[in-house]
Amino acid sequence: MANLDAAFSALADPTRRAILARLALGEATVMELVEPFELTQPAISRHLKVLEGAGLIVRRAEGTKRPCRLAPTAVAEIDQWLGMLRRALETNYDRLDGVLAAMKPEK
Amino acid sequence: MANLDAAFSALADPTRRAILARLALGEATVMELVEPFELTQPAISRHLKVLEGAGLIVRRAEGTKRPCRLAPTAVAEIDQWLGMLRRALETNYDRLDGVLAAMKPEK
DNA sequence: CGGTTATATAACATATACGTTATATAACCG
DNA sequence: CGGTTATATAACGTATATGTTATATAACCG
Repeated sequence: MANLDAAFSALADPTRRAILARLALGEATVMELVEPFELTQPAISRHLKVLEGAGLIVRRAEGTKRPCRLAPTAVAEIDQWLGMLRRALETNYDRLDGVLAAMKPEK
Repeated sequence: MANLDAAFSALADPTRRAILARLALGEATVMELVEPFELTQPAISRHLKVLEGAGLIVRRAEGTKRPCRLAPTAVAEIDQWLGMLRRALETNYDRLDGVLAAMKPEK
């Protein structure tokens, strides 16, 4: 799962998560994404490249503009991997419940 | 959500994801976690420190040993944040469906 | 107590990440 | 065509991550 590296790594940066949150509201161009941040345009462009590389966003060409929007695949992959942890946590929790239930009568 | 930085950052490393996958099977000591990897014990100890700092694992003391197990909180936080993306993707997908549905009759 | 085992920390090298400014590319518009 | 706008890339500095080896701490065991 080499792609999980890129996806989680992309999500580790707060600016990139903010960009994704903005894109959750709908498509946006690079300059529209630059505006709310106190960062330069090249910085945002590189963040977008990282997000695109991680499969978290897709882009199209529209004249000079390159609008970005959310891509579904990476989120699905992440969910799938986290599912493993979720299931394990549920299992362990059940086990703990079992232990507690077994202890109760003795007290 | 400063903690998401740490959580996603921790998950970005394949060794740490492998450690979590191992812990999904149940508690393990540091040396038990060192064994399957081609890494030194200090390297694993530091990965564990990162995972603990991110709230992904918890540890107890048992004599000389310090067994690790999965912690639930960080996964829940991650799920919550990803939920925002999931909902947005569903919404955008619906919107696309709507567009396609509106186009079909015209063809 | 003294040696062994389990784990953590320090010190260090190297690679990667993230920001900046300067510049390139490429479409648009008068 | 020439200027403006939108975006990408290059070059660079600095911080952080990841690994290593060497060493510290601390519990256990004979």
